[in-house]
Amino acid sequence: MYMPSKEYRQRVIEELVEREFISTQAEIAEHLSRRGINVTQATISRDVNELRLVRLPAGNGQHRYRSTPLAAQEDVVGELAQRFKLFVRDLDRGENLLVVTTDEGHAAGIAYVVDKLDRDEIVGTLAGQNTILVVCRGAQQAEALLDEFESLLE
Amino acid sequence: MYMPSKEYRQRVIEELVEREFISTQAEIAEHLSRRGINVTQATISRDVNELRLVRLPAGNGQHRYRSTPLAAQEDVVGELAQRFKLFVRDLDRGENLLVVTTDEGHAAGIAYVVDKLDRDEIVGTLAGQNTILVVCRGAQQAEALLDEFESLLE
DNA sequence: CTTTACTCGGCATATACATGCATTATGACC
DNA sequence: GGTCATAATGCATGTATATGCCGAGTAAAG
Repeated sequence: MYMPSKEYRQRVIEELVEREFISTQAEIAEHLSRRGINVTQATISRDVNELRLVRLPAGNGQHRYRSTPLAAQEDVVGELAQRFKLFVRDLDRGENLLVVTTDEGHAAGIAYVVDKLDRDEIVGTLAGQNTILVVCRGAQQAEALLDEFESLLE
Repeated sequence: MYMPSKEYRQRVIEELVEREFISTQAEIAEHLSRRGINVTQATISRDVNELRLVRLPAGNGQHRYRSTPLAAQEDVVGELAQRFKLFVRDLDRGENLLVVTTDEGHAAGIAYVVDKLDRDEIVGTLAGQNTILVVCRGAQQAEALLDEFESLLE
C-alpha cells in the first residue's frame, strides 16, 4: 500500500498550519486526507510533537496551531538529551542535591550544558572527573529535576 | 473569604512558567496553592488562554508551558475582534465571497485590519462605505473564515 | 435596601491530545 | 528469500484541557 513518507507528511503539516487557521489535530488530519494523506490523530499528535508546533490561544477561546521560532531557543534541551544518553551513567539525589555520574572525564562537558539550561531552580553545578553535583533550591525542585533528567535517558 | 485578584494570580502564573519547568495546568495549580492561591484547573485553563501561554513540545514527549513572544505578532487578531464588535453589523457569504456590513463609514477601517491578517486564503478585500467584500480562494475557505469572524462577534 | 448587570470561579463534563501495546512496514544482513 | 532489528502507525484508552451552566460576589442604578 502506498504511503507518503513521514517526512513529506510533516512538511505538508508545517505548510498547512502557516497557510490555514487550524485549531485541532483532527482538522489537520482532515486537510491531509484531502491531499490523499490518511493518518489518524495519534500520528499527528506525534508529528506535532516532533515538529514542536504549538497551539496558540487567541485569547478568546480560539486556538491556532503555529510553528514556533521558540524552537531554536529550546535546542539546549535536545543537546542535553543527546549528551546524557551518551555519557551519563547514573542519577541520584540527596535532599536538594542531584548527583550525576558520567563516563570518566565527561563531567565538565555535561555540567556545561546543564548550566546552559539556565534554570532558576538550579543554584549551580560542581563538576569533578566523572561526577557532577547539581545544587537545587530545594528538595522538591531537585526531585522534579531528577524526574526530568531520568526521562532523558530512556 | 480572601481571594487574591485574578490579575495578581495571572502575574504569578506568568512568572512561574518562566522560572520553572511546568508541563500541565494541574502543576500550575499545585505551585499556586503552595503560594496560597487556590483555584481549580478550569480557572487556570482560562488564565492560560487569556495570557496566551503555549505548551511547547520538547520533541521527546515532554511539554513545557511558556509565555510567547508570538503574542505580539498575533495582536492583529485582538484588534480585529475589538473593531468587529464595535462596528460590524452583519456577515454573509456567497460562494467564495464574504460580505461584511459595518456601521456607516467604517468599512475601510475594518478592511484595513482584515488585510493586515495577511491570510493566505484571502485573495483581497474591497471596501465601500459600509460594506466590505472579502474575496477568498474558495468557498471552503470562505466558509471557514465566516465561522471565524462570526465567533469574533460573540 | 432592592434590582440589575456583570465578572469570576467551581463543578461536571465534553473535547482534545498523548501514549502503551500490538501490528505492520522498512531495511540491513546473511 | 529468510531473519533480525528498527521505525512507523493504528487502536483503544489514559491524561489533559476547554467549556456550559450555575451560583456567589460586586458595583451601579433606582
